Amino acid sequence: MRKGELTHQTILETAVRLASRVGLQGLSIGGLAEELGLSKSGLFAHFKSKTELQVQVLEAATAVFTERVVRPALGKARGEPRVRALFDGWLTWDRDKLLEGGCIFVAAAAELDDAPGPARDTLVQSQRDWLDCLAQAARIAVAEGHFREALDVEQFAHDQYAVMLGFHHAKRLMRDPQAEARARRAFDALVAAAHTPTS
Amino acid sequence: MRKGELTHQTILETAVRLASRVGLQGLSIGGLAEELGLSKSGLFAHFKSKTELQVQVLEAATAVFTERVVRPALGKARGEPRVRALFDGWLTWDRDKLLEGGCIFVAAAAELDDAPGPARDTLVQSQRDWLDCLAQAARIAVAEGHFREALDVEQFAHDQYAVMLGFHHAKRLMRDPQAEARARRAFDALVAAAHTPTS
DNA sequence: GCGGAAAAAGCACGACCGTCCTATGAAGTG
DNA sequence: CACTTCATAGGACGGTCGTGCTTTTTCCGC
Repeated sequence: MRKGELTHQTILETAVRLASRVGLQGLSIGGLAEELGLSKSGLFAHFKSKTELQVQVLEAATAVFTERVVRPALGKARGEPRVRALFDGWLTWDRDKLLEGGCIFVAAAAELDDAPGPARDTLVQSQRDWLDCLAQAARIAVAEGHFREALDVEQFAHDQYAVMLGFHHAKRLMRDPQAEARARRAFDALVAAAHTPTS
Repeated sequence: MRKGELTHQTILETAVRLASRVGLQGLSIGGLAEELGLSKSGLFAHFKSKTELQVQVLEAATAVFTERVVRPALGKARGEPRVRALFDGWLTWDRDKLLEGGCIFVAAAAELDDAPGPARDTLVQSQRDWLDCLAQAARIAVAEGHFREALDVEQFAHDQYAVMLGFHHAKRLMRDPQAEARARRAFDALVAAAHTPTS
């Protein structure tokens, strides 16, 4: 029971990378098998269905995201530094070679937003956790006195997410070389507004 | 040459609606034909290829968007009222029955961001025009004295777009009932920041 | 090294895909 | 009304899709 789990892991790694390029729907069993040098049926045996593959791909991507973005930020000082670290980590994540096709969650969000099922449920849960994480970081920043008392931390998390979506759009679709600079400016404005009491 | 163009138009209408649900890739010739009660080959004859269909769907959607969002806003007073009208029209657009599957441009952006070709080119041009339209409205608001002199109008357009992307994400994927309220609050903050000189 | 278990391959299935070719029907023109 | 042009239907093609069988190969504990 060791060799199996190893290839299982390898499959998911490649699948995440491939899905970032072609999407969760576009990720085909046959194509994935060929990329790995496996037979279609041999690969299929690891997942009972394509839906299960999609779910596991999303879970694997979430795990990588947590490892690469969330965990490093938790090492930073509580409050605004950590909020900024989360944002910086996010920008880095989008630059990762693992995701040549752009953030897999953004792609999946567009594909699954009207497709009820286990894959959608998994994605929504993952996104909810991430938004909660962002809100919690902002909440701590309020407690530390970095952000104003009355700040709506859920709104802050929502706005922060919107900035990232704008960044992704500008960079990946529009190929705007200023995408990152624009995103940083937008985020700085958000943080500045969180400082001043009731702007 | 009359009957043909009529059905051509009918096909595109249905195609836009269908594509908003299943995406541009998911839009299949056979499925579209069945929805319309046409034969697959009869429908295919109107477009030389699937790519051409996708391009025309995007063009048709752009035309509708211009008609429903841009044109009404041009009837509003120059400056901030028009900027706000564009935003309001945008929110309304997303509520339109024509787009039960969510804004077709958002879906297409995720699908095409790594798929070079005529469809991508058409989408990028459409988005560029729209961003230019938003920036121009902001520029007028500066000229009218509503927004501060030094405002970076391209950044403003970019940020406005980001707010809409955040709205779409919150509403369609997360099913957040507060999505619209959040979007309005974010946009108001953007406008407020455009008022004050160098925040 | 052997034998049982796990992993991968081979193969076939029905369904749907985009595309093309050909025939038939209807629309428009003289 | 005849004739041409155009719009649609029918059918077939090579492919790929997800998914099940059965067989073969590989791994691992004794």
